[in-house]
Formats: sequence, C-alpha cells, structure tokens
Amino acid sequence: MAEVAGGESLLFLTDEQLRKGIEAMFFAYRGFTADPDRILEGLDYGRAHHRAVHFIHRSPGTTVSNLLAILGVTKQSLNRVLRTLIDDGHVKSEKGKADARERHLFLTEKGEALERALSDAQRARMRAAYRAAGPAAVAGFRQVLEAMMDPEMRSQYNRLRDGG
Amino acid sequence: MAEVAGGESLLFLTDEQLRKGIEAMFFAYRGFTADPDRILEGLDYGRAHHRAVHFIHRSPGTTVSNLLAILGVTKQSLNRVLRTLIDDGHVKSEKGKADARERHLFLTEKGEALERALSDAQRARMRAAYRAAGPAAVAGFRQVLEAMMDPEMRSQYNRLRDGG
DNA sequence: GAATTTACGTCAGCCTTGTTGACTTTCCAA
DNA sequence: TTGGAAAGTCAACAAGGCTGACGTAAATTC
Repeated sequence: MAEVAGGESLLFLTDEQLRKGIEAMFFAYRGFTADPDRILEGLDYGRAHHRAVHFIHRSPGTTVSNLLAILGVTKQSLNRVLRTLIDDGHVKSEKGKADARERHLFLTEKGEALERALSDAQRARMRAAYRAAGPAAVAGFRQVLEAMMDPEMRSQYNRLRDGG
Repeated sequence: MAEVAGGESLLFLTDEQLRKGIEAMFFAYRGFTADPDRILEGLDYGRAHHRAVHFIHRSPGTTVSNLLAILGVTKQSLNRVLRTLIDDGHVKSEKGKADARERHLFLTEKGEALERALSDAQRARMRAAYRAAGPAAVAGFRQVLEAMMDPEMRSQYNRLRDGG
C-alpha cells in the first residue's frame, strides 16, 4: 500500500490492466461453470438448479425468502426450479413450526449426492487453480473479489462465511 | 511456494476454503456485470450485446468466426445479436477483400460511444476493487483466474493480451 | 374478532440468449 | 469443373430470467 501511495505501482490501475482483469473474469467464469454444466446437461437441469442446490446444502432449513435474497431472482423464477427439484426428490420442503407460512428447504439423500457430484467437479478445478497459484495469490484473489461485490451481496457472502 | 511444499499453508486448499472461493466467484461476478447491465437495460440490449461490442472494440476488423471462437456460442446465437447491433448502427460489417465469405466487424462512432459507456461503468468498479485490494492482491487475483480457465480459453485470453 | 400484512404458490405471458436444422454464397482443391 | 468445406443467414424451439395478477394460509395489528 505504501508503494501505491508513493505512485510506484499505479500501473496496475491503467485502463489496459483493468481491461485484462475484465477479460480474465469473463474467461475464468466460463471455466468456473464448465464442469458442473457438463454434469447438469444430462439431467435436464441448468445452472439455476445448481445454485439452488448449492445454497440449500450450505444452509439446510433455509426458507424460500432467504434463498430469494441470496440468489437475487424472482420467486416465480425460483419456484420453477424448486418445483422440479422437489418433484425429482432432490429437495424436500417442510412447513415451519414457529411460523407455518414459511417453507424450510432441505436436500434429500439423493439431493446431497447430486450436490456432492456438482461441487466435487467445481472444487477440483478450484483446487487445481489454487494449487497452481499458491496461497499468497489466493489471498489476493479473495480480496479483489470481495471488493468487487455489491455491499448487499458482500454482507450475504460474509453472513454465509461467518456462519461456517 | 516454499511454504506450500513445506505444508505450512495447505489450509488454503481445504474444502471450506474452496467453498468460500466458489461463493466469492458467484457474488463477485454479479457485481462485475451489474453496472453495464443497468446501462443495457434501457437499450433493449443484454449481456450478449455487451460481449460482442467489447471484443469488436478490442479487435477491430475481426471476423464473425473469430468472435464465435472467443465468445463460445453458436453462430446463430451471435448472429441475432450482431443483426440488432448492425441495424441500430453500432456495428458495421464489411465483406472481406481477400476472402469474400468473411465479414469484418467494426464499431461505428455510435458503437464506440456505447462501448465507452459500458466499459467506463465496468472499469470504475474494477478500479475501485483494485485500489482497495492493492497491487499484490491484483497480481494474485489474475494468477488464480488464469489458472481457472480452460486451456483453449487461456490461449484466447493470452492472444488478446499479447496483442495489446 | 376483523382487517391487514406476510410468506408462499401458481397462472399467463413476455424477453434474451442459448440450441439445432436447413439453406445460400463463396472459396478451394481434386 | 465440380464437389466439399467454410462463412454467414433464416426459422423454430427451450431454458430461465422477468412482470403482473391472483389465491391461500398464517401471523400480526387494530
């Protein structure tokens, strides 16, 4: 940070550097989703299903409203996906005990197996990238990504992170 | 890297760390696209238009096939987007002189202005994130993203990068 | 106890952006 | 010169976003 203030390393803020960062995000995100996409393809599922499964696994018993806030989609859109996941026996939905209006969402055994298949694929790539780049790079990676989030997303992210 | 081999810092490869990285990618990508999306909203354009405009700006005179390889979509899909951009006067398409089957793509004045508006918005966020994280973090960020790409995407990325 | 609000589900219909299939035009090589 | 490959276009379909309207049950407020 001292170098930055001193002006020595401001090259990392040139438009050219920023463009490279933008393209890196674009190409990397494609890689990031490629492996789970391949698995989902055979199941008539898409990324939307993956996201739902991921966050239900992450926060078992979460409500529909919670999921809506995290995923940032409309309830109609989420409902379509949730409907198929429930019908296929990957997710179960239980009426809330304290508040019976809420539905608490859980993965079934089958759903957990699906989640494992998807996240194993994604983690394998992530692990390879982390290993190739090393711990210092990983710390920087996380710092930049966190700074790139919208504040509300960041608090969602931190809530999940701290909850873990 | 020495610490990694020594085993001291292998904590960065735990499943929990990897999950955090995965969620960071998810939330950060949303932020990454949020600003341009807001601009596109008013214009009946979507992200596909943004991507096309970005890469035509980046490589003026590129052919449809080139763009296809970079964007990783079908030519029919790209064509629809290109059609509207051409009709709206943002892009012009010229028959190749050497090979008349090819179309070479360029941004018009109007297209350049659109590109500037979109990339200004995206760069502003990127710049803020870079500034907040500092140059060392940025280097790590780029390293991890590059390692996350598919090999073919990585060579596309490097081709663009070196060309600059 | 009635009225309002909240949480969720669903129907209908739209848009963007992916897909495949069939087609033309153009180039090149056998 | 002709037949195949490459580049691009048109048509039609699907996934998954979106909005709007409406219904129902449960909770909360007046």
